[in-house]
Amino acid sequence: MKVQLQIKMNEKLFLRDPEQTELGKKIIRHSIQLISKNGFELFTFKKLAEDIGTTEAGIYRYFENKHRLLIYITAWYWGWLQYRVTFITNNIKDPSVKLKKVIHLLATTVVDDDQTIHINEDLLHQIIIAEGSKAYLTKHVSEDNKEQLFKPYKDLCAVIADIILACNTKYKYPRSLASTIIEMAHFQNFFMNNLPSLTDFGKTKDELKVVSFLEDLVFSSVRKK
Amino acid sequence: MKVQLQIKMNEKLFLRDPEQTELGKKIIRHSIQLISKNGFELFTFKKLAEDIGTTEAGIYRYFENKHRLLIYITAWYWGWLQYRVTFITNNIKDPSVKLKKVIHLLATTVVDDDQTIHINEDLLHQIIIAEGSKAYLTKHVSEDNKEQLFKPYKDLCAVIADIILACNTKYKYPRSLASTIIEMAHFQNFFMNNLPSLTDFGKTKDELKVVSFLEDLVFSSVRKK
DNA sequence: TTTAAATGATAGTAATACTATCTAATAAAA
DNA sequence: TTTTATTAGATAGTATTACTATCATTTAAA
Repeated sequence: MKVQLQIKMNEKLFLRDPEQTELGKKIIRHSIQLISKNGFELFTFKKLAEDIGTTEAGIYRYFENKHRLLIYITAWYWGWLQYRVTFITNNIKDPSVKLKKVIHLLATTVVDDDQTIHINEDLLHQIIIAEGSKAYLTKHVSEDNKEQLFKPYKDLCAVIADIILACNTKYKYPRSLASTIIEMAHFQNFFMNNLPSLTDFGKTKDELKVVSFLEDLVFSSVRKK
Repeated sequence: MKVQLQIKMNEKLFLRDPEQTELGKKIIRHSIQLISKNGFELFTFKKLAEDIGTTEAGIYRYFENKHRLLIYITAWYWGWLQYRVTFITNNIKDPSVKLKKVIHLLATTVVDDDQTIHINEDLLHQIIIAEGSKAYLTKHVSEDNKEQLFKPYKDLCAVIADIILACNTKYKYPRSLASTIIEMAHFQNFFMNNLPSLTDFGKTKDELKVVSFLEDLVFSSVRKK
């Protein structure tokens, strides 16, 4: 028996829920493929419609515009990651072991999750690395934020901040450190592969070195007496 | 007597050097104003031309497209910052004092520099915070990088990495820590002002708290025995 | 004073980012 | 089983964007 995982999404992210119909699921699946292939700038609803075999107007019934669709898939990713964090830290007592597992989860390649058939988490991970911050780096970030569009990201950040606090109740910047871990897990990966001289892992391109860097960074500050 | 500062730019960034003509300087000045006002997505050469009182075709004589223009102004910013880093750390012996000054410089509001009359560094700083990473978060980052378009960023990172190494020759991740400082100086500022729950400074919105966070983060790992 | 460089003015095109409308298919309700 | 609502397909159309091309005019250098 296979369990299907469904992530409850904020209804303001879409016009019609893509999880509820075949076309909706195709939109998500093909968006992920197209964005990871050509990048977000070259991605259009026209190309997506052609790729799926439907029409542009059909896509617009589900999403207001391509930026909302990007927010949707990033939000989905953060929601899924929070589920994975909860899962892999379950039954672990030691908060620093938890934190290590979280860093590893964030900074290494995602294994495709069989519980979500229409979403390729590995491609999605690549999208988050290269396009994720474009979801909030806009002039309308505050209005989007009021609509709770970034809640999954903020929730994940809060979960990680709690683990940090459990490691050291006196640590003063748990949230900022959490967002730093999340962002740097992705940026250092991007730099390593594309602008290697901004990192110390350009030669080997080994994800585990990003993990080591982050562990060193995080535990030096959290464990400092 | 006032000294004029000029930053030598990579010639591949433009079609015609904007520093050499009046129109060119207007393009830079008005781009900075328009991008900081409406954001990069809503910025077009048409609007820029109207703002300046010239034609769209006129802008295209200087820059291939708006993305190249963004790379140009970000590159200018990194070049200028490197000059400022060199300036403020001059004659200082203690590398950790140097590093503290660098963190402060990166994470606090820029004071407009009289030596560059046609560039408003404060607006430019705001642009770097919200749009800076879009310069390299593209599918053509590697080709752009081959043309050395990101050299000023990489040079600045190298300068900071050297200061870090001077603090502790055994520290293993000087470049990654340098790029983390640069990115987080900007991202934590953006989060503080727009997505405050991702930080610990949402209430006060005080830039100096970003400085404290970064100092704590950096010196815990660099000074660790 | 000739000549070259830079700018202005205008036109045009393909693609993007939508909106609107009408019809066909399909699935749930009566 | 027919009615009715929902979803999708097909087509058309518009304003804006992202350019390219051309030609005349102004400005500056030789």
